[in-house]
Parts: sequence; structure tokens; C-alpha cells
Amino acid sequence: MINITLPDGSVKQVSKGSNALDLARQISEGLARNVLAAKVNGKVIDATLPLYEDAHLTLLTWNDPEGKSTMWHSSAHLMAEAIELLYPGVKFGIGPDIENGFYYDIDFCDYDISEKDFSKIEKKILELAKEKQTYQRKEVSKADALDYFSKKGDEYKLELIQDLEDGQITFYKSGQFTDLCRGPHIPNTGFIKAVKLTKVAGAYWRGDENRKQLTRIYGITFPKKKELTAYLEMLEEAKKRDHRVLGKELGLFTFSQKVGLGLPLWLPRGAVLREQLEQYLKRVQKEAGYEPVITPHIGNVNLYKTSGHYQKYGEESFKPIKTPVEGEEFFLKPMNCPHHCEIFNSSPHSYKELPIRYAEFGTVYRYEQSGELHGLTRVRGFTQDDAHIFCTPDQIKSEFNGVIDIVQQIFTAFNFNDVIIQISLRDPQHPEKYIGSDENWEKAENAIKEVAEERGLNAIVEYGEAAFYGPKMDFMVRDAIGRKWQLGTIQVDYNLPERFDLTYIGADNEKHRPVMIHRAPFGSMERFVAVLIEHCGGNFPLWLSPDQAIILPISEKYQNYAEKVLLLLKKHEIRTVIDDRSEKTGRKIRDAELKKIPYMLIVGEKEEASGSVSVRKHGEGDLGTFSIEDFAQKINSEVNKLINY
RNA sequence: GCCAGCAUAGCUCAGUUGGCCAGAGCAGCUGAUUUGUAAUCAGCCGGUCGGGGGUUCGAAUCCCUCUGCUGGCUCCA
Repeated sequence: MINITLPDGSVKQVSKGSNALDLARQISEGLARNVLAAKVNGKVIDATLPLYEDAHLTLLTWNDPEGKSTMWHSSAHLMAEAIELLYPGVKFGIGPDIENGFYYDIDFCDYDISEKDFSKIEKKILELAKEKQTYQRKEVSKADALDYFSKKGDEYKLELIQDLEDGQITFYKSGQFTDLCRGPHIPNTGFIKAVKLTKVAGAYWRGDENRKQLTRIYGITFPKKKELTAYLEMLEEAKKRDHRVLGKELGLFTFSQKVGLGLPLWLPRGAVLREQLEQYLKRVQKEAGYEPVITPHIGNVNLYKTSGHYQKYGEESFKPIKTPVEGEEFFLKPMNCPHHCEIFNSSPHSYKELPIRYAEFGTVYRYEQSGELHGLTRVRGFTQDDAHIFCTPDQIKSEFNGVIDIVQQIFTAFNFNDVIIQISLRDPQHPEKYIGSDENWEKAENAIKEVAEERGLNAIVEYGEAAFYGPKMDFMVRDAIGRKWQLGTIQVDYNLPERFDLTYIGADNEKHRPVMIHRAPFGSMERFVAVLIEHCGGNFPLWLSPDQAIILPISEKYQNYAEKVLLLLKKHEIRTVIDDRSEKTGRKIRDAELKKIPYMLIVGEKEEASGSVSVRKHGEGDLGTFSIEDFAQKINSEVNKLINY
């Protein structure tokens, strides 16, 4: 007998050679029916793999992330089996599970594949799933593995096997499909009750654009049909919230072929929204000791030679523009830091002045490949809520703290309650990849780690993800329907101060090198607005809404009164409009609801007589009658509460 | 840039296998209506069917090409 310790600390005894499934049956048949895999001593394995020693064991079901991954990975195999049956002779690359489902990269040789073929493949998958095929694990020697796939004529698998160590190679066979695979897998295909192939895309073999492009088919599976339905509903919801759709509907921004790819045009209502964001951040930054600076949209090529960006990115940038007479070259600025360095350099600095914080809503231009452009989240011209902090190495920690304060304040203000923080540090194996002294790196990395710890931030630490010039902290948020977005970033930089020969005079009367911190809490205005639109589904918080209130006169007779109300509300800086069309009230309300205007003010005979407005809140309904003054107070206090001064 | 799909009025979409002056709803304009918490009625305007080339007696429809959009891949200061 062996002792198996479960997560709750209880110990079960099972006979040697039993597997996780046997153990589950000991607990309950119902549990056993749901076990997808098992985690043994921290490693996920097949639930059917025999156990020979005492171990800590967790049974994994659909409710565990690892259970889902296992199921999806097994689904990739099942899809491959279905495809092989339907299209004999195709060759397989890799087929992993991903965050939402799985994919398989397949060389379809002479077959043409498009989304039209999905339903056929889905049908086949479900058919095979019903057979409850088991996934049989088999250890094979490298020679046998090579032999199998050379007979099959699958050069991709052969290439993968070449890189593997003999003795560590396993095959999994389900139904008629055998695949090179390290596992683990679900007990049998019967768990897969619903499948949806989601997209087809080209993907280079091993991500290398010089190699053959395979066809990647994405899919997702579920243990219950109902879950697939819910997933499809979520996708529908995401579609409705798509910032490109809402941006058009709400008149926020547009694109023009004539202006150019990836160059957003902000419409008046979008500009109001963006201006609110900028004003808000400017106020927060002013309080935090930032000084605004303004720099031009272009910079001499020498600026980027000094910064090093020319060498690194010159080829992938918009080509430089030239002065007509001298032939001097200028780049559209791809970032603001070099300009800010020169501002710092424009006068000598004492240690007493540090930290110096230059902030600018700087518009930058980057050449993105045409296929990469996407709404406002991926553009060629965008405005960063940029700032650069010049400080001493000892000040890094407190500056980091200050920036995190701002970031958190912002996330709270916008109701992003689920924030994921990633700290990116050096790869300890390859110190040569980074510039700057070990001592400085350690100081900065420790500062970041300490700050995270002291603040109790739930941060993921990733080694080897740092930029070559310094460690960084990135902020991701989860939106209202669970999608992850990368927003703000804080980066420590030892490189640019060196390249621009930035100095300050220390207390010892000697020159010292300052450290630079790049930071952008929103990331870019474009991206942030896009994420915000999708997060709130276009129902902006009152303080950001382009129109905060709309006055709906019952008929033309109350037009004068409506204008009087408008004037009063404008005096209170409430963004208000009037719907003076000759329409019925129901129609005006409907249109205002569709435009997602937070407050509708209905005015007719009663209201005019008593100097009041009848208030209807977007999405909620009638709130009753308020005097104009009371309504203005209500709005303003609501706005103040939302921005949380 | 690469793979796949798509492109019909400002927007959302019809337009069977190529065949009369290319349709609808919404929006817009004009008029009537003067309206009380999610769509008042009528009329009008609006399109070289993304651009170019080809096949055909005849092309929105078939072929080629370019442009743009969508979903991926690759890259991202």
C-alpha cells in the first residue's frame, strides 16, 4: 500500500500501482466521473498513470485551470485525428492548449481549408469523442520515434524529435491517431461533449517567417453543451462591446483611407472624452510633482543615433524626412524620451533638484505592419501619457512607489478592479545581455521587489523579461467580461542617461549619473480609451461621458424653458445638449438611451411651472423631479465621488 | 509583410444558377403632427455594386490585379 496525501491534508491508502482515478472512485463515483488529470507532487500527469510511491495528489477537474488545459490539449489531438481521417496525408506541426482552447498547426499539403470546412470537422470530432477513445501513453526510443514519423512522412514531427533526448520521448495514441506528446491527457475522449472551431490562420513553422507557413486551426471544447453556449454568448457580448463598433455608434473616432492606415481621427465626442482623461491625469501628476514639458513631433536623426534607437529600429521605422536645402534628416518621433533627455541636459542639475519629473502627452509614430493594425489598440500614430523621472539610484524606490500610487488611483477611478502586475527582471543566466552595473541593477530590482512586497501587491515575477536597459513593472487589467489587457508600464533605464551623458552634481561636488524611470499609467490614450470602451460597454462613468445630460422638451412649447435649463447646467459645467426635434417623448428617450447619455431631463408644463426637471437615468429609469439647482448639485457631487479626489 | 475570409447608399443588410432602369430598414432632407418615460405619419434625396483590367451579346454576380477591412502569424522603443 502507498499513502496519498490530498490537498486538505487527509491521507488515503491505495494499493501500489493504483492510479488517481482509482483513488477518486474511493472517494466518490461522481468525482471519478469528473477527473480529467491529476497533479502529483506538483506535476500534472494522466489520471490513469499508475502510482508506486507515497505522494501528494490533487485531482484535477474542469474547475481547475490545469484540468482545462489537459482537456484542451487532448482536444487538439482529437481534432488532429478527425482531420487526418478527413484529409489523409496531412502533416502535423504542434498542437498545444492555449488560454481559451487549443490549436493545431497543420500542413494541409494540397487541400484547401477554410472556415466552411469547420462544421464537417466539428461533426467528426464529436463522432470520435462519443467513442470514448482512451489516450494510451507509450514510451519510445528516439530511433523508434524517428522511424515511425519518417514512415509516416511527417518532417515536422521528425524535426521536433531530433531536438529531444532519447529516453524522454513518449507517444500518445487515441483511436487511430498517434502523436509525439509529453502529455498529460484526459482519461478518454468522452469528456469532450461540445466543440467549436473558432478560426483558421496562417502560422509559420516554429514562428520563423523564413519557413513554411502552416495552417493553424483554433478551437475550444467543453464538457457540457451549456458551457459552449455560454462561451458563445460571451463572444457575442464581446462583439457588442467592440470599441470599433461602439466608437462608430457613439461618434468617438474614425479612420480615413485618405489620411492613412492606423491613423485615428478623434471626433468631437471622442475628443471630449480624451480631454477629460488628460485633464484628470494632469491634475494627478501635478499633485505628484510632475512638470509638463512640450516637445516637437520630429527629431534630428542624430538624436536617435545618440539614443541608439536608430541602430536598433531605423530600418523598421517610417523613413526620415529631409530639409529641402541642407538635406538634414528628421524622424517622426517614435518615443519621447530622447527629447526629454535633451531637456534635462539643457541646464546643469544639483542633487538637490532631483527627482525631476517631466510629463508630456507626447504623440509618437511607429511603423506597424499593416496586418497588425487594429482599431485604436494598434495604430501607427498615438499619444502616450508619458513621463520621465530623473533621479538618484537611491530614489528609485520612492519614485516607484509614487508611480504605483498614480497607477492604482487611476485603476480605481476607472473601476478596473482586477489588476495583474508583472515584474520583469534580468535573466540571471545571461548577465551579459544587459547594460549597467550589477550594483545598480541589484539596487533597482530590489527596490521594485521591496515596493511590491511592502504594498502587498500580487505581482508575478518573470526572470529574463526585463528590457536590456533596466527592469520594469507592467500592469494588466481584466475587463468586465474577463479579458486581459496590458496597460501601464514603469521601466527603469540606465542606458539613456549614459548615452546622453546626463549628469548631476552630488553632495560631494562630483558629477553623477542619474537614473531614468519611464512610465505611462494609461500606456497610450488610444489604447486606454479602447480598453475603457470595452470595459464599460460604452456606458462611460458620468465624469467621462461626452454628453452628461440631454434635455428632452415634451413639445416645441417648452423650447425656451429647455434653453434656460441648458444655460444653467452649462454654468455648472455639466455637458448638456437639447433634443429639439419634433418627435414624441418616447422616441427622444429611446434615442438618448441608445446614445448612452447618463441623464435625460424631461421638461414640459409641470417642470416649467415649478422650475424643475424630470430626471431619467440611463439604464435605470425615472428618478423623479428635481429642481435644476438640486440636479446640478447631484451631478457634480456624483462626478467628484467618481473621480475620487 | 504572410495565410484565410470579406468589400452593394452615411449605417445594417437583401440581391437565387450571369439577364428588365440595383432593393429594404435606419440615418439625412421636406412637410404634416405638438407629443409625458425605449421607434408618429407621408414624401424626397442618396449607390459607376471598393479601384483597375479581362471573359461574355450581357457582370454586383465569373477570372486577374490593386486598395481597404476582419481573424490569425511575425514583430513591437
